Amino acid sequence: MTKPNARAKPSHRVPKPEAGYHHGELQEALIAASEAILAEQGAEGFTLREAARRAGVSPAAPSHHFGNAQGLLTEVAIRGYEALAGALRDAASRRQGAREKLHAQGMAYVEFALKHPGRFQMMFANKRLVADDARLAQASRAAGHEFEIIIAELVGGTAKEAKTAAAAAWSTVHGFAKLALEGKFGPLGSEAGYREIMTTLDRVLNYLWPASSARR
Amino acid sequence: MTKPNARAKPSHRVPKPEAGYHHGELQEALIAASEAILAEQGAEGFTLREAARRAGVSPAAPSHHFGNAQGLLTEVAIRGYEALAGALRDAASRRQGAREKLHAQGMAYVEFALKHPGRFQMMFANKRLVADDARLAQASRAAGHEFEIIIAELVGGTAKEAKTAAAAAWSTVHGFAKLALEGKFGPLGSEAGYREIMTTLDRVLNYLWPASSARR
DNA sequence: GATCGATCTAAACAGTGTTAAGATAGATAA
DNA sequence: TTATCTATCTTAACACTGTTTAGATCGATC
Repeated sequence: MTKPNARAKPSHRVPKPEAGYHHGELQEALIAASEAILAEQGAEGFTLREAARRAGVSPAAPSHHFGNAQGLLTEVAIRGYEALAGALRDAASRRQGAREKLHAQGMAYVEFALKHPGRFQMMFANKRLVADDARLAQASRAAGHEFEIIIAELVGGTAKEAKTAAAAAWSTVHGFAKLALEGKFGPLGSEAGYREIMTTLDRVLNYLWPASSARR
Repeated sequence: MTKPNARAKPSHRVPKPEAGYHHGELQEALIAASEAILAEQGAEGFTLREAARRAGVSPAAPSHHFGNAQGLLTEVAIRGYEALAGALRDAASRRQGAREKLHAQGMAYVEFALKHPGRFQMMFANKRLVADDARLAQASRAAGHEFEIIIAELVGGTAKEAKTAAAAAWSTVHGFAKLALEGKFGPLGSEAGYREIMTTLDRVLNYLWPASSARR
């Protein structure tokens, strides 16, 4: 306010009510803004400046809290992995029997990816994150662990076999999700398209992990 | 050369021998430059200006041939799909029996991804490509078709079952490749890491597509 | 040999992430 | 209270990016 010539634009310096100026809520505001951008524009649409804009601060402000854009996105990715782990745990808890639990987890994994494509893509965009961040690695492992718990129950064999089966399960649902997001299994926009893709996934999971009595 | 004050930097305006000035080889030079960048820096490291720089032209030159960066990358992706399809065909042709062929294709798919990570990631980065390009869609379908040929031979069932099995196979190897590239199956840098990952893949494929006599 | 169309350059524009230096405000201590 | 300190945020700049417009240049065609 020391400058005499006030700019015409009233956009800048608008301490949003919820953001609070100088009150330590900026981290949360930036994370929320980033998640909103990812939800609206996808992973490629994220920019640090836009996140700062939405939080009502200057482009340089985020650096004091997250170092750089990778730091902020790493925090977003960590929360994404936590949400994914929760969804997987939730899906398994609603079913009885290891095979049913695994099937439900697979569906939940792809459902998460399709409903939060921006966050999901960012979670696996290592080059945009602080790849060696300990908390990120931990969150990722925790999500993978949700698979391993059920797999161990299902396979019951050696540790090596369980590791192989877990890699197989994760690969399948991750690959399906990625290919679906790139439109390789049909259009995504409509609700009908979404349901058709989930039906295809259901068949894929039944094909690869048939009921114990079934054969192929 | 009309300007009197020549810049100190001799970098600009160097019509590379192979690029040829005004001789119609610029498309190829730009594609080659782009592939080199992808090989060196990965998909996130690509910039249109750097590709133009390597081809010895101004930043605006590519637009006359490819419209924009997406156009150039689309051309690169098409060639990538063609190379991938060739690798899959090649792998299958060296084996006898549908299961062996499918296994070899899976290995070849991941091998392609790990040896050309930049190209591979770009091939599946729809938002950086002209997503509705007919030739791109065709090239992608042709690569997927290599899987379907073997799957049809292996499954032998209805068309729907073959479609399901093909989606399953593609998802598995694609997911494995993506997760491996993000370091989820261990470090990638060394030759030892590469071999360990391929061994894991071998086990995964044997687990999901066991020899017809085996059970699990 | 002049015209013409394809090809490329120069220059500018609106963006981007990041950094350095300085202003500001809340907390702490006298 | 007043003064100092520290965290927080802004301003301004820098080197980039992709894209566009207008103009220069070259090879081929009439």
